[in-house]
Amino acid sequence: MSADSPIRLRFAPSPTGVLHIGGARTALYNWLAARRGGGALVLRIEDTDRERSTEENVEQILDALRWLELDWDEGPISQASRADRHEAALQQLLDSGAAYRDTATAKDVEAWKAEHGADRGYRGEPSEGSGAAIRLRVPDEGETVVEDLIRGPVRFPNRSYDDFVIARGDGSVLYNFAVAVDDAEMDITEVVRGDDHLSNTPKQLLVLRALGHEAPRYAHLPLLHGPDGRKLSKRHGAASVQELREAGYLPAAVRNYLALLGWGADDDATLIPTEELVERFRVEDVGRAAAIFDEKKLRWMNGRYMRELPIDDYTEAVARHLGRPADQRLRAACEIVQEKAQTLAEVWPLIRFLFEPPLEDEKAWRKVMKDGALSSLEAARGALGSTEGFDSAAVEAALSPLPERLGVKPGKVYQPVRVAISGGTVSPGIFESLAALGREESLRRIDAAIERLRP
RNA sequence: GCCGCUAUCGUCUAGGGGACUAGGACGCCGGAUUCUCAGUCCGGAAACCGGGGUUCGAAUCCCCGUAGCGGUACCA
Repeated sequence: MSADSPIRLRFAPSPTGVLHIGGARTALYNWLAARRGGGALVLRIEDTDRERSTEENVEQILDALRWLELDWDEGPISQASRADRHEAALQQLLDSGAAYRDTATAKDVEAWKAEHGADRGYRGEPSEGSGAAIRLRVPDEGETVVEDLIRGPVRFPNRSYDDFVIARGDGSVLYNFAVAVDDAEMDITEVVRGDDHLSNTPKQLLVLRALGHEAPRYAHLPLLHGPDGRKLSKRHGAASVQELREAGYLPAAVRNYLALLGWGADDDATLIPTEELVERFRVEDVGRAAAIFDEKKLRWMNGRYMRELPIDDYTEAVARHLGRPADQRLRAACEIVQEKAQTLAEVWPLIRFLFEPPLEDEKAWRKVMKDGALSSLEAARGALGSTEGFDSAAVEAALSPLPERLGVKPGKVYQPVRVAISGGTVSPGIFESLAALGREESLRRIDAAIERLRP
């Protein structure tokens, strides 16, 4: 492939589970590299493990990618559907003597190593028999060098690798073989994937060499870990894309955050919109050390993205997350809450009082409804009953003189009103909240509170 | 065990021999704003894994150690 050919990348998840944030980052990096280079992104489903691969997982993965707004140019292509191509390649290797049938079991291999030393890879002899697997011949001498875009050359001594199995006894092929064949035949020029594949790459290189194929360029990304420094799993909270979505994060914020996990802009920029990411991201600049997924920073970043959203988009996002219509009422609620929420999930608790009766929060009531609460509420009631209009400015004009008139701190007036209309001690700004609730309902709730407070 | 990768504030990172009194961001602490909670603004604490080299000079290069991680499957 000549130097100026367009690059071709692939994202190749295995549908043995849902898409984790590590996989999402790999997908993002591939996507960014493809978009930046004007190349193509192929989506390939690595489903050669028929036991663990499920159609449901495939759907989940596609769904997650769509939610992240990462599109692809070709595929999804099922690796299993290419079985005939794999078989042809297998036959080629068998014919050339680069691979051989071997009936040795895992125990046999173990025994062989016990005899030849732990630092030596298994070397077998052709043997026919039912259930014979197919192994690739690995040279005893020399080394296989992975020219990694991120790490530079990484050398692996050939003798430490087994003659590894490339096809099972039943003829089905194994991952390291299928990947090599597919990457080559799909003309993939750059393989960007997780670090866990670095040690597998020599095997793929060996397959490629035996087949007479040119190797793609490789970039192995450092892995993502959980807050405890260990491999990411369910224990670590929002570990899957699905969970991120349910937790109320915006796709754009997730892309921004994920991009910064292992890669940094040279000017230390933190908030980088996707379009800019496409311009600035380079696989070669990705760091080498594993990164820990820190949801706190994602939350902060998500808040920034949420606050910058135009109100209609904001309302739309909130509506989707809540499963409610994006109507005028919701929009009004969104207007008064936009500056406060960091995630979509935080929105509802702050605005629910506009859609439902006040919360029954005894603790809040006891804390606030004492001392001069009754007289504050009566004064507020009076002031709010006769305003000209009921927008937040009118409400503010009516309420703001009260503290001084009653000779109390502002909180002594506003908190009782807040508890009266929302039930709790936390809400959006009190003037905006009253305006959004409307005069009629506001007065009704304040009256109810006064009623309850009267001896 | 063997093969390999990695190592800067709690976290993400900048830095690639002198520009380092090691910078930024999140988080944390303090202050300001304020009707609550947030938000916003200002300030602060906080790191070069250890030991040897190389060099006039090392966070930066080399070696060893340690730790973490990955691979070592007829998983991907």
